[in-house]
Amino acid sequence: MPIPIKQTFTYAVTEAEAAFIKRGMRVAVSFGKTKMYTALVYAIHQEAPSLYEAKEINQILDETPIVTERQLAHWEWISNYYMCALGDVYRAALPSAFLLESETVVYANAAFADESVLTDEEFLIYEALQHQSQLTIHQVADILGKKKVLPVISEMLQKEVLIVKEEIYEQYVPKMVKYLRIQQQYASDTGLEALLVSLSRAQKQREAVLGYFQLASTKKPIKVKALEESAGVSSAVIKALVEKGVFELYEIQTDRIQFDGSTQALKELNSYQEVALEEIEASFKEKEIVLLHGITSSGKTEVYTKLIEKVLETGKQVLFLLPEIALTTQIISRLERYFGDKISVFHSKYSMNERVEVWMNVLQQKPKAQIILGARSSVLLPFSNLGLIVVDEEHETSYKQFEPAPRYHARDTAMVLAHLHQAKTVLGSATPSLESFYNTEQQKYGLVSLNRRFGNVQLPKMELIDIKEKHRKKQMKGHFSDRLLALITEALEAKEQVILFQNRRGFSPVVECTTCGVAPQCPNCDVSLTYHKFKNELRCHYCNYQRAMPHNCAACGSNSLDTKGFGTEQLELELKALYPDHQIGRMDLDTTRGKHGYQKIISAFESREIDILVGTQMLSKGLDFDNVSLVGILNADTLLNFPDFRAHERSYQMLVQVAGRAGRSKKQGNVAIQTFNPYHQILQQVTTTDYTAMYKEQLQERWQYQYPPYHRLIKFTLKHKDYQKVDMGVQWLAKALEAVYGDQVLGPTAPVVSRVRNQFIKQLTLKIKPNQSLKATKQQIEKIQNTFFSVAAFRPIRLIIDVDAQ
DNA sequence: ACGTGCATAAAG
DNA sequence: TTTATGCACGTC
Repeated sequence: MPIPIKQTFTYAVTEAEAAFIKRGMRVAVSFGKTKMYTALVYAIHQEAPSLYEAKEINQILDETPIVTERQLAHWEWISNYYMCALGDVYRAALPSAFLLESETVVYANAAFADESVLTDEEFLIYEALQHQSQLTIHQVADILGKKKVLPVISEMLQKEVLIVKEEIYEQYVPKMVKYLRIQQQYASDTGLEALLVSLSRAQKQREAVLGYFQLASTKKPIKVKALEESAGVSSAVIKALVEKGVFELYEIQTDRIQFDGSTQALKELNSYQEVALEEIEASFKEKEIVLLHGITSSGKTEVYTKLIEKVLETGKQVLFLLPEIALTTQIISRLERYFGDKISVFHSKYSMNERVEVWMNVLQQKPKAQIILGARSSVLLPFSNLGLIVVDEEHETSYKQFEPAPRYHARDTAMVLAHLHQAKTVLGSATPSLESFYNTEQQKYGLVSLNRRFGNVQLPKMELIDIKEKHRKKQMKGHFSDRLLALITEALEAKEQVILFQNRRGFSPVVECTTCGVAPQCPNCDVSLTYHKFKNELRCHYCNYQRAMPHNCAACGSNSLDTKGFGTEQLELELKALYPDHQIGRMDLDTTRGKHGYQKIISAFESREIDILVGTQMLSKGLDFDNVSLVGILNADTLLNFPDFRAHERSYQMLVQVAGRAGRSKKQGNVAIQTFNPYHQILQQVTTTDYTAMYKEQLQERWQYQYPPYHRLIKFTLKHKDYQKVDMGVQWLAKALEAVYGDQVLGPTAPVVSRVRNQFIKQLTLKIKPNQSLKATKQQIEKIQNTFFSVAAFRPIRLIIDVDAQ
C-alpha cells in the first residue's frame, strides 16, 4: 500500500486473475471503511489468512508490471537502510498519476422534491448542487465552513437528497495531437481539380487545400496546427472542410517532452580531459565507482559525455543525476546538443503527465529514454538495462531528502542501483564531499583528477578583505568595503559582469524596536519575523505566517521599529544608489518563485541585461556565465560560524563553487571575500583552493569528534505541541539509547529553531562506530522504538528517524 | 442533546 | 498515514 505501514496486506483474487496478475502490477483495492488505494502486487500466494477474511481486489490496473523486479529489490534496500516502510518508497517513486485516488463525490438525487424537510445546512448543500452537478466531501466542508460533514451527508443520504458515488479515475490523460489527411477521392489530380473548382468561391478553403498538398510533399503526417500556420487559415476553415468531407481528422498520442533541433558531434577533449577519460576507464576495470575530482571549469561535462556515448553504443541506459534541476537548464541544453532526443528529463517540477511518459519510456527502454537526466527522485525509475550513472556535483546536500520519508541520499542510493545493474558510477565534483574522498583513500572508489581549467584559463585571483579593519578605519560604505567597490567599478568599466554572494543566514533582515529592543516574533514558531520590503510585510520562513508591517512596537508602543541585519534586498538598494547607471539584479527565494523564475533571471544575466547580480547560495550551483570577471562574497563569517559539524566543509565547498563562477571563458577572474576573520583556516584554504589541506584538517577533526566518514549518524527528531511531552519523550529515548550505546548518544538538544508550526522539537544523534554492525544497530533501534511507543504518554509524539542525516 | 477536541486502534 | 470510534468536556 502507498502508505507508511510496514506490513503488507492480503487480498483475494479469482483463479483467472491469479493467472494473469504479476508482481509489480497495480491493483485498485478498498482499504479501511472508505478509502480506495492503488496497491502494488508484492506476492501472489495461496495461503488464505485465517484470522480475517481477505477482501477482494477491485480491479487490476496494468496489463504488464510497471515496476520491475530490480526496482523492488532496490526499494527494499532503501526501506531497510533508511528505516522506512516500503510503502513510503512506493509512494515516492511513482508519479502521482499512477497512484489512483478515490474521491467521494456526491450528486443531487433528481427524484427528490420536498425541500421543507431540509435543515439550514442541508439546504445549503442542496442549493449548491442546483448550480453544479457534483461536490466532493472537501467542497461540502468548504461550503459549510467546518470539517466534520459526514453526519450531515449521511443524514441527507437517509433523506434521499443525495447520491454518493465512490469514483476511481485515471488522472493521466495522454496528450493527443490532431492530424488530418485528405479523403481518398481528392488525392488524385482529377479529384483535386474538381475540388478546387467546387471551392472557387471559398478562397480560404482553397488555400487550405493547396497548403495541405504543399505540406504533404515534405513530410507524411500533417498536424492541424501546422496547416493552420503554413496556409494562414483559421481552425474554422479547416472545420468547414472536414464537414464537407474533404479532410479527415485523426489523433495520435504524443509525448509532452520533445526535442526539436539537431545534434552535433561531441566536442573534442583536450589532452587533460583525454587523460582523465582514460584513467576513468582504466579505473572501471577494477572498481565500480570513480570519483572525478575536477576543478571548476575544467570541463567535467565533456568527459561525462564521452563516457555516456560509449555506454549508449552498448545499448544500455544512462542516468545523469543533478542536485537541482531548476538551476541546470544549462547542462540540459548542453547534453541535448550532443544526444538530442535520446534524453528524457525527469524531476518533481514536471507535470504528472510528463512524468508518466518518462516512466513508461524508461520501462519500455524507448530510444528517447536512453539517457535520463534528473534530480533525486529519478533513481527510483524502472531502469532495466542501466550501464552508467553520473552523479554531478556529488557533494551537494540537496541529494539527501529529508521530508517526507524515504529520507534517502540520491548519491548513495544511485550507487546501490548501479550495483544491482552491474553498472558503473562516476561521481563528479570540484569540491568532493569528505565521505567520497575518504572512500577513494580507502580504495573503495577510484580517483581521477582534472586540475586544469578548460582553455587553460587560470583560476581566479582570490583576495580576503578584513572588514573588521575596514570598519575601524571607516572605509566601509554600507556593507561594501572600499576595496570591493573599487573592484566592482573596475569590472563594470571593462563592461564585465559582477556576481555578489550573500548567503541565506544573513538574508533575514530582522525588525527591531530601537527603544526597547524587542523584535516581532512568529506566533507559531520560535523565530523573529523577517522583513520583506517589497510587500512591506513581516514573514516567517518556517511556517509562512505573514502580517503587515506594524507601525508601533507591540511591547512598548513606540513607533521606533527599524530593520537591521542585511539581506539581498538591502544590498540591491545600496548598489542602486552606488551605481545608478547600471542594472542590478537579485536572485533569491523571493525573485525566483514560480516555474520559470530562475530561468528568467539567469537568461537576463546571460544576455547581459543585468550588470550586477546579487544572490544567495543558489548562485553557487552549476551556473556558467562567460562574462563574469568578479565574484564578491559579502560576509563569509556567517557561513563559517554555522553550528554544524559540516559547517567548515560546506563553507569551503560553497566559497570555492561561487568563486568558480569568475573568469570562466577568457581571462583570469577576481574573487573578493569580505570577512571579520581573514586568518580562518578555511578561508586560507579557499584562497589557495587547497582541497587536500582542507580535507586533511577536516578529516582529523571528524576522527577526533567521531563524525562521518568514520562514524555514521542516525538522527532522531521528536515533535509535539506539548513541550512537557516532547521533553519527557526525548529524555526517555536518550536513556534507552544510552543504556546500549553509552556516550555514542548525543543530546538531547533543541534545534536552533525549537518550535515550528506550534510543535516543539527535540533531537538526539546516535553515532555508529566504524566497526559496529549497522543491521544490528537498526534492529536495536527498532526495538527501542517499539518500547517507546508502548508508553501511552509518548504515543502522540512524532518520531522521525533520519539515517545518514545531513 | 449535541458539537468539539482528543486519544486510540485498525487497516486485509 | 488516514480514519472511525469512543470518551470527556462544554454550550445551548
